[in-house]
Order: sequence, then structure tokens, then C-alpha cells
Amino acid sequence: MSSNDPDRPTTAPTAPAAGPGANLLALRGHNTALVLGLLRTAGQEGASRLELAGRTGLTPQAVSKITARLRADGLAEEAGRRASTGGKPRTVLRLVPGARYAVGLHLDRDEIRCVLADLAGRPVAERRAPLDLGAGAEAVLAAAGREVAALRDAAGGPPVLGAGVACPGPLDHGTGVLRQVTGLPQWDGFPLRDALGARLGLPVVLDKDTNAAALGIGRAPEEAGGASFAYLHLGTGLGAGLVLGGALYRGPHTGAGEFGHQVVQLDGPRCGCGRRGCVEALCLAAVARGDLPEAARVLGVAAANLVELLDVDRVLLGGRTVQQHPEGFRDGVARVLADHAALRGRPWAASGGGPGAAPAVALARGGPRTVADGAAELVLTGLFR
Amino acid sequence: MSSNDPDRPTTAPTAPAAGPGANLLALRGHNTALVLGLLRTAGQEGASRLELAGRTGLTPQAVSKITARLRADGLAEEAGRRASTGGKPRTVLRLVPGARYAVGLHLDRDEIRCVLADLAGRPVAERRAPLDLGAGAEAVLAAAGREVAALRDAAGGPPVLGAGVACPGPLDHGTGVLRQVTGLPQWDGFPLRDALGARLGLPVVLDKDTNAAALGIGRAPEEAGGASFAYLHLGTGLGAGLVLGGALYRGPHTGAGEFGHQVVQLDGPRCGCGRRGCVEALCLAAVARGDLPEAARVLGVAAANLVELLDVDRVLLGGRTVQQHPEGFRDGVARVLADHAALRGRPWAASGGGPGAAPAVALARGGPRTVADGAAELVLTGLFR
DNA sequence: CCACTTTCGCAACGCTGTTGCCAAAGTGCA
DNA sequence: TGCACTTTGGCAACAGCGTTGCGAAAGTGG
Repeated sequence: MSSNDPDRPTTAPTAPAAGPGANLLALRGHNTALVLGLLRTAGQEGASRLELAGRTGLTPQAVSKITARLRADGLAEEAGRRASTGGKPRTVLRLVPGARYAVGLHLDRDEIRCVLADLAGRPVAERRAPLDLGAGAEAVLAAAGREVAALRDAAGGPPVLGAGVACPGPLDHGTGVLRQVTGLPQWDGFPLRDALGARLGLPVVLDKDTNAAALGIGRAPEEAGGASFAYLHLGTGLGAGLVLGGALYRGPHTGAGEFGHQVVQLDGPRCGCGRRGCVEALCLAAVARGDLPEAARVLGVAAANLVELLDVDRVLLGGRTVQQHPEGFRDGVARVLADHAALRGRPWAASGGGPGAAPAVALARGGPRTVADGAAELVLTGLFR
Repeated sequence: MSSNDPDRPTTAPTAPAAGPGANLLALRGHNTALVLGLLRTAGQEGASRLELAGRTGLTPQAVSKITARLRADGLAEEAGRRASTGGKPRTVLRLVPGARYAVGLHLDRDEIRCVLADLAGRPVAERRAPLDLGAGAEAVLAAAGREVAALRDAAGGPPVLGAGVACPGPLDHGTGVLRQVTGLPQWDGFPLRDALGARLGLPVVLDKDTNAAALGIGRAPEEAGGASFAYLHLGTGLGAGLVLGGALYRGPHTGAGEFGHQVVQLDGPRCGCGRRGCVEALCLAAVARGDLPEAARVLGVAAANLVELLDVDRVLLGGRTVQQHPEGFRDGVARVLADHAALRGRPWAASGGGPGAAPAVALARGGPRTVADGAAELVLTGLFR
């Protein structure tokens, strides 16, 4: 922390949010994270200093200094040379994925799953165990501590940056405090982030499971690089994770992404939440009676509403219910989006900005480990930009 | 001191290309804009150097350097002293609103309206004239050039930073190119920003009218700071402007904020856009038959959907139709939001983060000049942070 | 083998915010 | 009235950032 004295007198009233003043250290951190991010997306192929300079807008010399620091820290390495274009060939720089690791922890209602991911986001170790999220804080903390310790031991005790923790919402990402987890009122107000941080001895980042999933899915090459997309998760419920401009959008109180109880049918059938005509209720009811096209259509209408409002490029579908009929949902949702886009001259349709006039609809790849992977990504995201 | 040319602060250091790399100039620009922003929100009361330091996280000495530059450029000035708290009293710094100005241009279907706003966002001059947006590019450009020139002359030719232009969408903010303005296909693909820039001899920022309105409304003290709110405009149509985290959210293609054709009634009555059950159609139909409570309820349901998805703090209502029955719409929408919030344990409800459990609903103040004011704000936003 | 091109590091530089120090300008008490 | 104390804010020296100038390294082409 900074060397500021603990008391802050005189400016007690009004007290607006502290601004993010940028000093030289922050500047270095920004550019370093930028270069690291480019090295990460470059992956195995790597990138030369001049390519990095071109993409960042920095001087080649600045890139040299930055990459020299990264190499000294073991985060990057030289990896061969490119073919010459008439002069000295460029030397290729590559991220060293094994230089640091991050823990991803998925606390689900009946299971704890944790992964150890390298800097490239690839899981190098994994564990899972049954868990009763309603068994109380101490039991959950103990289980988390045990599993993470075993995971780190199994991997040979590599350097770990921190732990990302994903669990069912609602919660507050900023303070790391849980809210009323549905059906488990005893968690309300529990400072899970700090408690886990003390138990694990690691920096902890806490977020909703749907947000973690979106972040994990966003790591796929198609979604990389400043993309905007919505991940719709249809399992026993319906939720969404929003990635806008390459960054997770959480909203002021980590409440963003509540998608399931969007009303798409005024005075429709009553939902479990008390409202009428929620997408979740309509969609799941259609699934229950086997009317898959209708379920996909309802989901598509809600997705179209979201797309209109947020102008996202892609819609990704996942979750247990989707995975049981992947193509049906994908095609059904895509049809609704295409129909809606055709009715309105959407900007990218007019500009011919792609093969289709509507945002692409795709199935989110990744199995049951997606949320844990994304949880690790919560930590890694802080390193890159 | 005077080695800096006076035009330097006009060009905010936005990333020139795809490279968001930050050099020292960008750092200075960032911190300068930060301090300017704080001075702006401080308004007439001003702020002391130490208060600025505390809120930015910068060293008092750094703030002194920055404010010295601002004073040398005429953008800030000393304005009295605070009461002493036992030592040397703090000297108050204040923004000099008249140091620079911005033009705001509202190109509507039947009217052109332009304002000259000072750094505080207050309009110091205003003009309006009839306009036929369908009369072709040359006529519109000529009208804009004439009105802006007259406006600047009337104000005595003060230093102008640039012109913000708001017009009916869709359009592309990034490239400054219009799309198919509804009913006026001849504008499709016209590079309005560059054309106007050449005509006016000023930097031009182009955006949708709803976005400009949201930005203008966001200048009100209640919305200042890093607020998140949605402005819903109900006039002859229904649109929205989104301010998330204190900044306008446009989406990747400036398509965000399409709110009116959100479907809230599956297979409902057909809308002019071709879909069925759009809020706009339902709401305006209710207004047409005099059923105001129903209109407000429908709008409220759509607003609730938006709030759930984006977790915004406030919902602001405006537009001609709202202004005809302001309290009716406000209360009706607020009721729906309160009912929905009560059904779900929203984060800020559990944490007691305010007088009410639901996001506040308020009427957007400001008359027919709101869009033009917001258009000027499009330019000024680049100076502050 | 030489001329040329291209990459990349060293050294000097300008600029940033930071730190140490001190004058200025008040309050409070003897 | 005078002195001690607190707080503000400027001056000067400083460390660290990216930038610039220049030269060595490492290729290609004639």
C-alpha cells in the first residue's frame, strides 16, 4: 500500500470516489501489461520487438527496455528468429507460460473444483471434491484450503500469483462480500474474499460464476482482443456474463448480467421469482415439455433484446441445458437474431462488416471446468491488457 | 511556462491508432484531465491543492505543478482561501469557464439548433433555424456553417475547442459516417464528421441524439462522478442512452441503446419495425388510447429488464411524451422497478445502500436544448476525466 | 568482398511525479 | 506582545519513464 497516513480528516463531507491518478510506476505497469498481453495473444508463435512496438505505439527502444525487464523476471524469452527481409532478422520473443501460475476455484452448490493455470491460461493441474455449500463457512474454507494446498503440492509448489474464486451470486466483487446466495441465507454478508485470502495466503479475486465463465470463454482465440460478447448460460437457471470492449462488465454493484428474469411476455405465466413472463420460466417450461424450437425462440428473443441494447458482436451459448441440444439452440437463437437484424438496418449490416448481418451465435466450448478456468483468468487478467 | 502553445490542451491524448501505449505525454494528459475534471465538478466552490491531491492520489507537489500549468494556460485561477484549520489556510483553485468553449450542434429532422457552451457546460449563446434534413448534404452543411459562424461571431469569437454534432441514428461514432437515417436513405454512408470538420474548420465529434442527450443530462450534479444510469427518451419513438461508469457506452458500432424495439410481449401486436410486441409500440399505443398507467407500466417493465441486465443506479426519463405526463410516468416506472427489486435480493438492497431498494427513477431536467447541450458536452468530455 | 538494409542496444536527454527542505501564514497559549 | 506549533505550498535535487542519436550486429544482394 501507499505511505499515506491512515487518517483522512477535513475532507469528510461529500467524499467523492478517489480518482485514479497515474504516476510513473502506474505508467510502467500499464505498458508492461500491454506488452505481456500482446505476447500472450501471440502465443507460441511469439512476436518481435518491432511488431510489439507497432501495435502498442511505443518506440522500439521502449519495447526493448520493457522486454529486457520481462526476460530478467523470467516472464519472457527469446525464441528463434524470423526470416530476414533484407537486413538483420527480427528475434522472436515469447511468453514463458510456466513462469507464474494462478489458482482457479469454483465453489458450486455441491462441488468444489480447482485448477492451476499457467500464464497462458492452460490448466496444468486439477482437483475436484464434493462440497456442501450449505455446511457453513468453516467447512467450506477448510475444503478450499485443503484442495488448493494439494493442488500446489501436486504441481511441485510453483510460484502462484493469486486465486480467483467463482461462486453463485449475488455478491459484491469490489468488497468481496457474498449476498443472499439463493437458498443459502447463512452466507449473506460473509466476507469470503478476505477469509479465503487469509486461509490460502494468496491474493483472492471473487466473482460470480457466470462472469468467470464468460471470462474463461473470452480467452478463446475467436473472442480475443477487445471483443464484445454476451455469454448466455442456460442450466437449471438462466444467466449471462457480459464482456464489453474486452473487459468484463460487472456494473456498479456486481449485479450486471441478470438475464433470466427479463420479462418477455407481459402478464405471462408466473415465474418462481414472483414476476410474470420471465425468459427463464418460459424457456425452461418449453424445454420441460419438449418443445425445443419454442425454447430456442424465446431465448433468441431475449438475446435479441440484449443485442439491440448493447450492440455486442457475438452471442455465446452454454450450460447444461444448451449442451443437451446444442445445434437446436444455436440455430434457433441465430434465426431470431437474423430476423431481427434484417428488420433494422444495423450498422454492421449496412457497412458489410462481416459474412452475416446479425451478430454471430456460437456454442461456448469447454466442459464442466469452464468456470474454474475462468476463475483463474480473474487473476491473470490483472497481469495483461 | 509559456513554452506550451495554447492549443495543446485542446487535443486530448486519445490513442492515435490501435496502440494504447502510454508515454509521458499521455500520462501528463491523463493527470491534467483528472484535475480539470475535479475542478469542474467542484464548480464555483473550487478545490484546494490538497483536496485535489487527496482525491487523485497524486502528491500535493504534483498537483501544484499541474495546476501551475493550468493557471498559465488560463484554464484555472486562484479564488480566495479557506478557513484555517490551525495553519496556513488552503488557497482555493477554480476552473475558469470562459477560457475555452465548445459548439454543440443538434441536427434534427426539421430544425438545426446550436449552442456555444463554456468549460462548465453552460450555454453562453444559442441559435436555431428551420432545417430540412432531407434537403441534401450541401444544404445541411451550409446551414450548419452559417449558424455556427453566426454563433461564434455573436459571442465575440472566443477560442473554440471543437464541435459536437448530434443527429438521429444510426451512425458510426468511430468513423463519423451516417447510416440509414430512418426515412432519409440519401444520407447512408455520408461522412458527416469529416465534411462538417472541413466546413467549420473545427474538430468534430459525431454521435446519436440520444447519446448526446444522456451525456448532457449526466452533467447534472446528481449524476456527476462515476455514475451509471440509463436515459430513456420517449417522444415519437423510444430510445435510450447509456452512461456506464461515468462514460457513454456506445458499443462496438455505436449501435448500443436501441431500447424501443425490445420485445416485452411475445407474439404481441405488430410494430412498425416488423417485430411483434416491442415496448415502443405497446407504450405508444397505450398513450394513444389515453391509458397512461399502462404506458408507464410497460415502460417500467422494459426499464426493469435493462436495470437487471446492466445494474445501473438511476433511470432518467425524458422526451416529449414523458413531459406531457411527467409524474405519471415517473411514478409508474418507479413502481415497477420497486416491485421487481423487492422480489429479488438486489445487492444494494441487502447492503442498505440508499433510501430505496430499487434504482432511483427521476425526470430528466432540461428542455428542448438538452441534445444540443449534450452535443457540446461530447467535445468537453475529452478535456475532463 | 563490399555496399546496403534492418534490427537492436548503449548513452544522453527531456520530461514526469517524488522527496527533502524551507518560507509563508495562520492559530493558540503564555 | 511574543513564542511555539501547525499547515500550506514553492524551490531544488532526484529517480525513473520513454525518446532520440548513434553505432554495432547480422543478415541480403551485387
